[in-house]
Amino acid sequence: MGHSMGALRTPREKWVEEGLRALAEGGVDAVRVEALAKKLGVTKGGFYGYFADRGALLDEMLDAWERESVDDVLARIEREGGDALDKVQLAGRLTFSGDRLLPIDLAVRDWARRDHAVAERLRHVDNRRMQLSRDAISTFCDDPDEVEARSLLAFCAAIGSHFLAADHPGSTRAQVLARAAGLILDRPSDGPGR
Amino acid sequence: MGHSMGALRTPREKWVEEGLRALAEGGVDAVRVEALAKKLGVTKGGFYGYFADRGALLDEMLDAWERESVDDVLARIEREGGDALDKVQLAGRLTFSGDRLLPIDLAVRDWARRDHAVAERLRHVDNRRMQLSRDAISTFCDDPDEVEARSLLAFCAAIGSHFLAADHPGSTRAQVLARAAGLILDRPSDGPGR
DNA sequence: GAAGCGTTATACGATGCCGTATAGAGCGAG
DNA sequence: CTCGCTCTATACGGCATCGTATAACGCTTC
Repeated sequence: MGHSMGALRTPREKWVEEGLRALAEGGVDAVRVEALAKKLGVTKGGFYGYFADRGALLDEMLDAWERESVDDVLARIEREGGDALDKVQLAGRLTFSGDRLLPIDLAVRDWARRDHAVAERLRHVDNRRMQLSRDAISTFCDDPDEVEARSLLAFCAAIGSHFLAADHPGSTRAQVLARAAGLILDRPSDGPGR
Repeated sequence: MGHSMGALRTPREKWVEEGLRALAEGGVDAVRVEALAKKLGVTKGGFYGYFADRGALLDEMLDAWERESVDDVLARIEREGGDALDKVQLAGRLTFSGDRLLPIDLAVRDWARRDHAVAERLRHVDNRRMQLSRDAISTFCDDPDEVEARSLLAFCAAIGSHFLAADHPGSTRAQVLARAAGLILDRPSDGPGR
């Protein structure tokens, strides 16, 4: 009956985890089997027992990324509750703060520009996230086109600010972003009357 | 007296140009000396007559990129004249439309996340561009903090939209962006009082 | 047409990486 | 203790790339 219980010294997850670290630091091209092995303190010997080839690792890395940065985040948001605005703010904090998920996300975005399959996965992920933004902004804005525009702006600010290098004389990036968030989330002058 | 007039069959600029093409298509890691030579229809023989090593080519590629995407653009804007809003719009069109400069720009941004020297150059470039945005928005907005916030939003939208994969049911990305531009550039309800 | 110069092709050693093969070491099960 | 499974180290052939060396080739000049 008991058919398992191997040693599992460097399990599958370790390779995926180290792969994601390499992806975050140096992009897809930095995900090299032998380099990961060296970081893990082993040789690549066992790698090909888990994965058919490097491509299989990349696939699993994307699986793990999607699970962790969308499924897990959405599940937690559902658990915590709150209104739509609380939810999107928590999602943003969980996804785009912290040193783990953000660099992976940015690396995946660059990766997606050159790999169609990755682009499709990113599209799926971004669509799910974008819906949170729409839900939140819909709570105070009735025009669907304006909801879409503000959602896009919010998303572009969240992502784009990490690709921008400009300085802000007299203030920090965080301060400017906070002010920008105010502009996007402020009640627009629409609706009947007013 | 004439000391020059060599054959110049594959001049320096060709290498830089092909390097930028490779950068745009595949990122820095795709800029390989032998691959460029193959694309140029020669072998790498002559490359090391122009450049000390691959790093020297990368430096010159950045020089060419900055010259073409900032110096040239700003010079042309000065020539064409117009008010601040015309200028920033023209700059945006010249830099972020067309198939040449945009992919290079995006690739440089990803490159900058991993190379400090590149990040410094990008910072310089973005600061110069950002000033155009500030000038334009200052024409209708008095609060300096709000000017900064709107400028950042505009810039984030211009860059970030190319890193986003989300769909917009019922409209195109261009339509949503146009609406977003309207929000950013619309006269804000500021000024004394209120 | 011969010389000179820049460009080119070819070959080389070194390195890094892929994927495979094979044998050894460690740990649980019996 | 021995067996068996899993992970491990090592070695291999192959490929791509780097940077170097060297000789041939073509234009330009004289």
